[in-house]
Amino acid sequence: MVNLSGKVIHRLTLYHCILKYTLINQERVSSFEIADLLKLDDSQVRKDIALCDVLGQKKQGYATEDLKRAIEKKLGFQERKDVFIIGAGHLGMALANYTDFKDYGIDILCLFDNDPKKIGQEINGKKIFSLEKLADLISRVNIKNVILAVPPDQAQIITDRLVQYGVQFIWTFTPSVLKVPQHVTVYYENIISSFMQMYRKTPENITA
Amino acid sequence: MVNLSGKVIHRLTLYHCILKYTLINQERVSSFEIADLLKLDDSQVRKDIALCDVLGQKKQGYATEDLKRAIEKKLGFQERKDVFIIGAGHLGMALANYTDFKDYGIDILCLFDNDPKKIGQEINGKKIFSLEKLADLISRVNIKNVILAVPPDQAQIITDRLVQYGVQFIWTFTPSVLKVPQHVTVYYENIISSFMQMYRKTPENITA
DNA sequence: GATATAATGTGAAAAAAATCACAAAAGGAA
DNA sequence: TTCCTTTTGTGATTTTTTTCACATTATATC
Repeated sequence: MVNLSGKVIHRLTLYHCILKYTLINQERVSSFEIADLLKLDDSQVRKDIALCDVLGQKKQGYATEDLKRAIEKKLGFQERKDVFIIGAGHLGMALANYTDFKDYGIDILCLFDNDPKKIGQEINGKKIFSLEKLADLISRVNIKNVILAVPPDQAQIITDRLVQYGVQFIWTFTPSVLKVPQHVTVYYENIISSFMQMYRKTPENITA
Repeated sequence: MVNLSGKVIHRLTLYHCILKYTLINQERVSSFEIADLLKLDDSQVRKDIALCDVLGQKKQGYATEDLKRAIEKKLGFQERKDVFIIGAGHLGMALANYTDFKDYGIDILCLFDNDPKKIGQEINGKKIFSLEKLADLISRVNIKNVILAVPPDQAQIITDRLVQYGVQFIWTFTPSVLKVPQHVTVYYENIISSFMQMYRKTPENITA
């Protein structure tokens, strides 16, 4: 299996969204149709689709159901992916409440926080545990991926513990940059960076 | 001013986070130090920094304060950016509560929702208005950028209205793909895509 | 003062991503 | 049947991004 770049994964996910939400009940779809919706080059759409080992038909495009399933297979939506959320603040809560995760095989097992008022509560059927329980639960469930949604001043301390407990992938929504050993990977979901990528494209900012 | 690619914006934002949270009270910083924290190539860090018109000193690196300010200037953190949030569900609320936005010049003015229970409430000092008020407020405040955080089945209908009222940039957290005319740009903040970009890099998925 | 070292800044090269261009096939129309 | 149109699949080309390599310089050490 060839590794897909982040950009390809992003585009394939959007193609899947088109098939799931926009073109429901449509039998076939052409690369031009998808390219048009996403303002992409049509040959790029075809090359991305080719990576999923789907063949289209000349003059007919692709069968939507086949294409949808092929993307799901390629991106691994059926495989079950267990994740913990560290931090039950606004963002941790919003993520725990995101019901679509299950459609993609993502299973948020529980949350962790050190606020006594929150510990013991349930969000969308997911229990909030004390951070004390972290070591035990990570090793028992053999968790490798966590979502980090804690304030920046706590992020490094918690990260050090996560690394110690064997976590290998940290998807962080916290703005601070984390020091981790070589074998651990951090993905920065930086909301400011995303905003700026959008904002800097507005006309008044394209002063060439 | 040369246009920055999304990747450069993302890296510069992370450099800024390092200066803001990790290396506070440190006078100087080298490209190696930043590269090490983010697992990047050091020459890439220097090239990114060069885009901000900052000069370092041989054997001394860059002055942290100067570099921080230069990134802020390049990315436009001081400029005021007014934004509306459409949808006051979990995610819209989490975004409205994100206090750091103001450090980057991002001003969430208010939220919109059609749930009567929510209308009139305040989140973090921002009022929730009825969607009825959308047309009026967009034109009065001359809003060009909105954050869309509504359920997928409402996204297109609301988008059509936004386009009609003159919005040009839509940053959507909704998974559905939006049909918009050529002059309107949609940025897809797709949480599943981000998750998959992380997850597909885990060892068991790099079966080459 | 000479030498070693740790940095920058940047051309050149390599790698990756996007776009172009077009042959080939399939279906519809004349 | 023949011709026209639509659409795929993919090599070739171009553009963008990343990495490499190294001359240069400031500081510290001997």
